[in-house]
Amino acid sequence: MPELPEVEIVKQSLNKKIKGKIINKILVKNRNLRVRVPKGFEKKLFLKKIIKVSRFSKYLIIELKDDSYCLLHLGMSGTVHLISNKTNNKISNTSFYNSPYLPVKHNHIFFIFKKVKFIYNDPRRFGYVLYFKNKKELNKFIGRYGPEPFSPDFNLNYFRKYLANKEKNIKNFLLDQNFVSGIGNIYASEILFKSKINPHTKAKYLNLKNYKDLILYSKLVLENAIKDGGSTIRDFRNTSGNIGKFQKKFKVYGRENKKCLNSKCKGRIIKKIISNRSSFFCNFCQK
DNA sequence: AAGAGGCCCTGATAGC
DNA sequence: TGCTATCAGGGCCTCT
Repeated sequence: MPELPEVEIVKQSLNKKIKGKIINKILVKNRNLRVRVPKGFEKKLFLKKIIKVSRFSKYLIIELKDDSYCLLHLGMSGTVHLISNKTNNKISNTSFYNSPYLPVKHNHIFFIFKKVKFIYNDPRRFGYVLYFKNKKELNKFIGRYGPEPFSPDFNLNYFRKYLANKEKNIKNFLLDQNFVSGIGNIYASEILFKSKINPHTKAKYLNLKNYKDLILYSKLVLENAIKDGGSTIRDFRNTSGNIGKFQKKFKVYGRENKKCLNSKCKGRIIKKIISNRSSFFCNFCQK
């Protein structure tokens, strides 16, 4: 589900609700996530105060008062729900999907506070939680990944160094978290459309203008998605409504056979599987 | 080293 | 109605 903008939206809403709260109890209903939740996980978080919730790439970072950190990755299908302890698990005040109900199945982890609980739900279990005992450990983990598009390190020099001579296509690089962090399958297509670059283009054939456009539009597309509350493309257990609006502004993603939205272009959007992921692009505009 | 492909998992939907 | 196949917003691992 979530790429950087969606995780950012979750972070913002979550931060308002659980900042400063003390974790009274952790319930792990299913340890069998992408990464197995270790036995000692609950103990490590017990009675810890949450300083704030931050984010790196697609990771939520729950910062705890003793300088330890709990990371949450939502995988493809993860959602978070914040519900009052009084509401009998029926009403969800905060979730990315603005779902009025807590899902019935796949509620794997409960972070329980005095008045509310924060629940991690993930049907496919591609998501996971990690615990780091201090900032050094956290930074070591984060350091394995490439810069976010917003980072000053995501610049022309970096592109030259990383992409020159590379055979792999650019779509693949945008999805490669070691190259750039936070972009997923939707925004990769959108960024390439804005940059007028065909997703098949081998990285080594990109020119200076391509680099500049990719740097610019990676930032812009993600920023605009955040402004619109992220994107919601599939509904969640038939519940209605969502807080994401950016899907209404997709230029290519999910627009197979529809007209290219560039004003003078007569092309239609093509859907093609590239490296096992669907890609959407205009053959006329994106050369 | 770099790149291609398989695989982890459940659920929704399309087609028969 | 109920089967099967296909496809999903991610990313790691293995093999060549």
